[in-house]
Amino acid sequence: MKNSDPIPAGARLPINAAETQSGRSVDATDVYAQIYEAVLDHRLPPGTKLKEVPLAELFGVTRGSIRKAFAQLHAMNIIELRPNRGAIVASPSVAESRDLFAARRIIESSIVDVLAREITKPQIRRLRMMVKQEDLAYRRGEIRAGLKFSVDFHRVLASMAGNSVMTGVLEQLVSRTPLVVAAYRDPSQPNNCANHDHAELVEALTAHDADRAVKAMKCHLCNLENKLNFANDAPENELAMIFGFARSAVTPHAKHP
Amino acid sequence: MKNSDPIPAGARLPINAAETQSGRSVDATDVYAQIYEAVLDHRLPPGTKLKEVPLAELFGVTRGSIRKAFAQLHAMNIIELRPNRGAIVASPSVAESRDLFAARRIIESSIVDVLAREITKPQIRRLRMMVKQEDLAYRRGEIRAGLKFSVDFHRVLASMAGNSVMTGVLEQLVSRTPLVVAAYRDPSQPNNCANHDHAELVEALTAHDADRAVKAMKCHLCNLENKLNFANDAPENELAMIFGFARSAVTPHAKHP
DNA sequence: ATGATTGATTTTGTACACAATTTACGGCAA
DNA sequence: TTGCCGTAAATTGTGTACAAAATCAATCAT
Repeated sequence: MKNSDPIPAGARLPINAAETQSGRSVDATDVYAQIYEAVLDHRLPPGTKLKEVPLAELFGVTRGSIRKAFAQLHAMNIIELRPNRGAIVASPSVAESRDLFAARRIIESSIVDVLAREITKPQIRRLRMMVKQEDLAYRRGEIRAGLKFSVDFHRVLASMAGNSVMTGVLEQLVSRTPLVVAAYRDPSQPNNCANHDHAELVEALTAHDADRAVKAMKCHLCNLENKLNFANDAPENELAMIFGFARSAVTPHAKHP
Repeated sequence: MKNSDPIPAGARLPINAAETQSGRSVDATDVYAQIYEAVLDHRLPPGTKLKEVPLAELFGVTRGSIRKAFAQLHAMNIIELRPNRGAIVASPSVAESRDLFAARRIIESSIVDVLAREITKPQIRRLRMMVKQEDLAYRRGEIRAGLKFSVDFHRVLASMAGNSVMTGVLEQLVSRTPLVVAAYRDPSQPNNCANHDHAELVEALTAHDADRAVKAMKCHLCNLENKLNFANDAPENELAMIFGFARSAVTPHAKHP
């Protein structure tokens, strides 16, 4: 077979190997969560086409469940839904990516601002532990695990601030960040996620120094953004954008041998 | 029980009277938009049960399209999806409502903060016009139209700040606010939406006075929140909450001892 | 009269079939 | 080769039928 797909969903290991025959029943909610997680830790890079039938078979559910999950992922800006042409993992534009970081700076600054004033000792212990785990994962070379800890650190930070709506908002922004990183990663940069930034932030929080914490957060996010290469990456997305076809059907592979 | 049929969706005038026979073809995207708008301007109050078949007939589409719209509305926190029990318009808890206003204060403050510095004369003209339209609507007693202008004012403000991600985030928060207002409105208060606040805000923006604009926005949102009655409203929500059936979809409480 | 239980009805969940559209492939001509 | 159709395959969109679950109503027992 030619199987000319970007990431042949049936062959590789995109989602999870445990489903139909393992007995674990998987429902529509799980489908959403699994695809969500897969996008978050770079197992499904931007531009990947998500076909309904292969996914349905993979998860052992019907196409209807897949479509439901698609609708939700689309509402979260995780995937793009093109009429009659299927779903692909979203590839954020440069402008959108910069806006995303700017938004995170604003929101997460306010989060650590309030948190610095009311953080408790158990919370500090928890954050310390997370930083340690993250550091360990990166030292061991477990990029994917490190990335997950890194993301979770921001999530936990948000939930500690005690505003459920803000937590939800941040969840959305955080979930889109890995897409940006995947699309514009600079291969020359190391991919450890500036773990020291997290440590410094925890220090500031421990000292109940709101200004320092806010500054640390802003620096951290700027560091992340500056590590990216918005110029010559995003392979043919670039081309697509140049010619006005904002990120559409784009396969991450070269098309002709 | 009283919550059995709050607003029989087929009988009353919940959405729009023009569809099947009027020739206007309605597709799944429109369904989402129509329900969205209906919730926004209080035609569909919190707790309203949304049945698939009546809606499908009303819009002249299949149940599949309704379900797709439901999935998206759920992702936006507009409706609640209970397994095997259908969809209802979300009724935010008191805590969630307060969190919502707090989040809006943070986000909209930052929006007017940047906007005050870079707002252009055409933009100012547009805002002035919107305030005028809103005022006119309220003076004429067209509550629904006024409410729409009121909401649009905040949306336009966000879009003028030029950050697409931030605009999207605010859209979500703004769309949930009418739910809160509908659930906790104080009947003794007048329902004009403090239109003067908007005028004052535009003045501050015109003067490029960021601090004053931020203050105006915060005051405006506090005024809105203070007009609500979180004590004895939310009819049967009260009961549900008393007995521990918090009906909000997901609201991890953040009170850590 | 209150409360529980059973059965009928309504409503949602799921599977499947078919139509519409897009994409891929191969031949043909310039 | 390169470009352009025409046909075939694949993929998504949609409608329908049926199964599972919950709600409602009425009856019956206490």
